[in-house]
Amino acid sequence: MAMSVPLPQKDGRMSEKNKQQGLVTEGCESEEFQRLALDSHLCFAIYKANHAFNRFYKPLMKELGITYPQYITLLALLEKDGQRVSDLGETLFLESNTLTPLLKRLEEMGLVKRKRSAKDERQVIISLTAQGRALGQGICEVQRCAVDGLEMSMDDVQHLVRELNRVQEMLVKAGR
Amino acid sequence: MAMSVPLPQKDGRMSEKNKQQGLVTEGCESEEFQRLALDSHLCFAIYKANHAFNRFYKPLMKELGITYPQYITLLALLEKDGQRVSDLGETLFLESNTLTPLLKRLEEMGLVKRKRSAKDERQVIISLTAQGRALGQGICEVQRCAVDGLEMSMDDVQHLVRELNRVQEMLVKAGR
DNA sequence: AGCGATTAAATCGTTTGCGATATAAATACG
DNA sequence: CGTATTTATATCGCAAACGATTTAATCGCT
Repeated sequence: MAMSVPLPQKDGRMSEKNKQQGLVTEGCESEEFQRLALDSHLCFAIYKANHAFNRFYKPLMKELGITYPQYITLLALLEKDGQRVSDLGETLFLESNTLTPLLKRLEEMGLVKRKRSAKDERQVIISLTAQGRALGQGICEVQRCAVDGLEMSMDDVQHLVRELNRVQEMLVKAGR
Repeated sequence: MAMSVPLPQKDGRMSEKNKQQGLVTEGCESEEFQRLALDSHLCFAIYKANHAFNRFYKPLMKELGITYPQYITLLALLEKDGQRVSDLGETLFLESNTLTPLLKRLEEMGLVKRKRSAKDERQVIISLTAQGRALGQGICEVQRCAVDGLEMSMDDVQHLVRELNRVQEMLVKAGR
């Protein structure tokens, strides 16, 4: 989600009431506040873009009978099949507490198989069924819609992806 | 408690089919696949960055005793107090089904008041309590941490925000 | 004024996300 | 060996997101 939220305001000024109520921390008119505000916008911009992807994909997902996280999970499996739950978790930044129920639903839908590894009975290997792989074709359709809708050059998209990954890595690094 | 026997624990041998199971969907080597892959990368990069912001803020939020969505809601109220539920929803891209329970929790914590409008009994006006406003002081601290962690120039951030907003707008436009 | 349509919030059911904990298998070590 | 520790997954409980529906108040139209 996001930080300081750019409210849809008619006039961008703070009301007198807000000012005297101390609703805004002192020193937020400073130059540093500009950076803080920008950060807020970045955070919120990412939240909004993610939300927009969610909403955009949802009706297309619905036709395929899956949800957005399920779609992301299938994408990860399309790239590399036969992963362990923890591998998927590393890719998707999720853990078994989230993935196990999700994968069980995908299994019930007949899209993936869940099977204990023979070498290490603790591990569960997730692999796509024929049906799950077939759904991948539909996913390519979905993506075609998305790409057409975006109307961005490949270079622009590539640059954007790099910047986002940079932000993500910095946040991970800073969070330790 | 037993693991609810989700999977056979003892006879689990990996089939040959599983071992050799292919990793890439057929027919995705084309030039078009490049674009499709990029799209999924963009979608995934936004997903990752959003997760990273979430994880980064969580420990800071915990010190304030609130969750991330609650924090954002308070931020929106700090910028403009006394909003209706639907105003908050417009800002945050949420609706009453999500906001009502969240606001009730904030009310129980003594951070906001919920009051039916006298003019229109359908509307509920949300306003910060003194305690809720006081919590706003800690919020600038949180933002400062975020900015320091990012280590990005204002120009880079600004450009990224513009690109993300562009993507968001295009997705909204394309989704109709 | 009367009544159907619209609007705002709340409620319900399902999925997701996550911290904390439990369970079972594998590993380390004494 | 056998037992303590670690590892992988699963379970539990709560918060959140959201589609669908409900309830109550207001609006619009005749």
